[in-house]
Amino acid sequence: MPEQTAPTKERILAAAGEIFGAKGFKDATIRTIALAAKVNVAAINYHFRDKEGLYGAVLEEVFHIGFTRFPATMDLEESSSSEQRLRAFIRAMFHRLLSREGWGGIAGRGRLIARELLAPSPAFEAVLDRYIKPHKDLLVTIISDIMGTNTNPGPEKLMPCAISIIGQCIYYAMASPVIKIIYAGNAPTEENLDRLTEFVWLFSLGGIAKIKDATL
Amino acid sequence: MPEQTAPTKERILAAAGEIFGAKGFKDATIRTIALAAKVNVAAINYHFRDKEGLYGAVLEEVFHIGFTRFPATMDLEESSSSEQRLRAFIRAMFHRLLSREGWGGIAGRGRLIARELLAPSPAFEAVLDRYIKPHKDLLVTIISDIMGTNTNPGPEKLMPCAISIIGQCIYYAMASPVIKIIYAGNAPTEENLDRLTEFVWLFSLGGIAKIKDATL
DNA sequence: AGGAGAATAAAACATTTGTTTGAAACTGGC
DNA sequence: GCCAGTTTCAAACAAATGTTTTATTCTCCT
Repeated sequence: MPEQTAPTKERILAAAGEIFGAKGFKDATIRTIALAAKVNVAAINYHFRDKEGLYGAVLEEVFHIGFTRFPATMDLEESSSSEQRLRAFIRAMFHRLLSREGWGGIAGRGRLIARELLAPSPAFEAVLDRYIKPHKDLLVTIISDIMGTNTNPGPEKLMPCAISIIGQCIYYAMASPVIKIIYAGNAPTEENLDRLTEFVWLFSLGGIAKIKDATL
Repeated sequence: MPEQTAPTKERILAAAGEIFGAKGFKDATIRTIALAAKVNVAAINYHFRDKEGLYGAVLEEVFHIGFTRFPATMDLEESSSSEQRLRAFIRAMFHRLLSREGWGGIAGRGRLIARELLAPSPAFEAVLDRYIKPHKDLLVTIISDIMGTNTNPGPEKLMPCAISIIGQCIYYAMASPVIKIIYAGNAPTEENLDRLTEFVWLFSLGGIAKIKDATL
């Protein structure tokens, strides 16, 4: 099957990603997706069995593309410090969430992830094991390195730090409709990507330092 | 209308809050809500005009109860420091999001807020002006005080700090289904409320201090 | 060229779901 | 006790939507 005008299966996948991301699983109708993909409704069931099958395929594709195109070690030298590795981690996260080439920007596929966090679908479990858990382990390692190997902090410090860092990134992307209203000046968009990275990075470094010395 | 066995209008409101929170606007059906409230389906249209009207009423009630029962100055002395005011702010936020008496806990109404941030409904605008914007202004004031009046930081430092702090709280509540899986030890629940508060508070104090001295 | 299998299209089907209708039951005042 | 207004209920309606069916077209191999 040599692709010429973009094979229908991929057209469906692309349109579905956009529409599922924008409207959620239930609000997205297969007729809307079929229309956007310029495809007959029956083609969706033919290629993906049913609506859930299509959703699962979209989810897998979204994570695969996001994590392969923007790995957490993006643009990183071999000899980088742990602080720099944290910045790269955050930057990759924002790229996946906000850039057009990543998960398709706020209005696009990026919001699929936020929706899944809020109410995981059956298809999410596989994605969790394959992509999210290893990603989280990497972040924990970075934080541990920043705190210092001699400190040897336990998970009761590392995990909340990881959650706080990821939380900031996800929240920026997820709440962007509201942030745009409240703080028009610096909305979380592709253009402000580097500024957001820099801020969350510094804020998190400060947080990590404070937690390192705290007794909890 | 002296209430004896809880008037139907309130029964509907209570059931709707629970079900809208758990399943979202589209997934929640009038029939499910009517069943849970032990009410005829037509009663919903009679009392609230239509499904959207019911949703708007729920949203207004949720925010009203949350912000009146857990004000951001909860348990605060008159002479409290700005750091302590930040802790109270965060604690109130977690109470609203996680406690049973607040927005109804994770499984309950609390998730309505996360859903609204992700995809604001028409009814959200009123709530934004009435509750969220003033709340944000308060947080910005607190952060400004923490940085020090002589510093006199501009919104380009204050607003991102506010977003990062709120983001952590919202993310903990919103992503709790996934956090529970990844980090079973310390899931964001009502029992861990104080521990979460303490952590986010310290982390944020560290972040604010770092941002204060940064040039951006 | 021909035919088997894959892909696409149009229409119909079965459910679900928000809403309306018209009648019955209830409430408070005279 | 009766009546106007309010509230509740069962049933029906109309629109939307995921899926299936059946027929047609396309593709590639021999």
